[in-house]
Amino acid sequence: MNSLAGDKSAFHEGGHEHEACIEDALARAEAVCRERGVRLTPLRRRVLELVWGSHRAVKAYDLLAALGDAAGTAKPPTVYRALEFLMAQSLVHRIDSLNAFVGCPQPNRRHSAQFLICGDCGEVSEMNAASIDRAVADQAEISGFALSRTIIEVHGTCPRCEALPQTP
Amino acid sequence: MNSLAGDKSAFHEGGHEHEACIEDALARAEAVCRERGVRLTPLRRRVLELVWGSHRAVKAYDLLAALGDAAGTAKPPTVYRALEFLMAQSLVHRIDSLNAFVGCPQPNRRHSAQFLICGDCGEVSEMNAASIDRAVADQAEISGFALSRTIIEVHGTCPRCEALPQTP
DNA sequence: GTTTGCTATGCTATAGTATAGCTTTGTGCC
DNA sequence: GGCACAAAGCTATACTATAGCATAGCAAAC
Repeated sequence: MNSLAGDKSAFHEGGHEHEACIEDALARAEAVCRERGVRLTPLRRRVLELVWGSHRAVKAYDLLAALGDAAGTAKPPTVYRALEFLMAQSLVHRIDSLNAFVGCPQPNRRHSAQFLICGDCGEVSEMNAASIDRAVADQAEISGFALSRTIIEVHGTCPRCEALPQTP
Repeated sequence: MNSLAGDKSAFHEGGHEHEACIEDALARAEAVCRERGVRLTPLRRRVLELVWGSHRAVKAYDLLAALGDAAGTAKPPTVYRALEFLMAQSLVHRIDSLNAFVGCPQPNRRHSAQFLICGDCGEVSEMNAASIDRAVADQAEISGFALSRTIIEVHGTCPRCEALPQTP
């Protein structure tokens, strides 16, 4: 359904060099995998590359179709396993409210992040706001709740789309 | 898969009178629907009652099965439409990270909430922490992002389960 | 050099989640 | 009664995800 073609709208301005962006992401991935002694196999690398094809969240079955274009059609477990590996390495994040996946721009440290999701262009922007983490941690503590994983997904309109005249 | 039988663990202490809890929720629902001029039909009421069967998040297909027990087996659209209505009235919330639904304890005002989800007992507790809302709103504003809906789901262990010896 | 063990991938099948589109029923109003 | 609309039923199908088992490739142990 969703095309995997990159588009350059929103958050990332018109001048955004997306090819370089993908290459950077792949280079960072190679580096962290080498560092951690885990294998970024050709398949995993290819999936990561497809995820980074745009700054939007990508659906598993769209990845599957894109993989199929090249090799003989892949099956669901193939892409889910690759995604599982990439998530374990914090190279991609899952956006639960979209059932979709997005590349992580800073896989160096394992982190919990917050996502801004534009409903118009679909672009997803990752934040790492300590103030939000702190507010959540404080509230959890008040409730005596020991937190392990926090999901924060903010839907709305990105500045670029907001500035546009009207969805024409 | 999940049983819909109520259990009284965590967040709500042992003495929690769950029957009364359900009745209260239904009474509040009747009230807000009357107020808003929308119809809480028998089916919708029944689904809401089932959702309130426990303080855990309930899966759509478990609701479906539970409905089937009584009437001739219901079909998916039946329960999804009821849930859609109940969500529109803020009588239930969807927990995206679980693909499941939980009753809202205060449907009076339309609100964005935060959820504490215990991985041990499954109980879901709704918070309405202004401090978290504010932290998110501040960060969104910094990014120039116009927010419309914020999803906050915190996974961890509730105080009651945390106090237990060890999952035996 | 073969055996063993491990990791990754392939493959089939199936479970689980959700919606489209059309028909029928029910309710309130004229 | 007849109309208009909302709700529920029904069939089919789309979309998302995992279980379970088979195979391939590589590396260390023998």
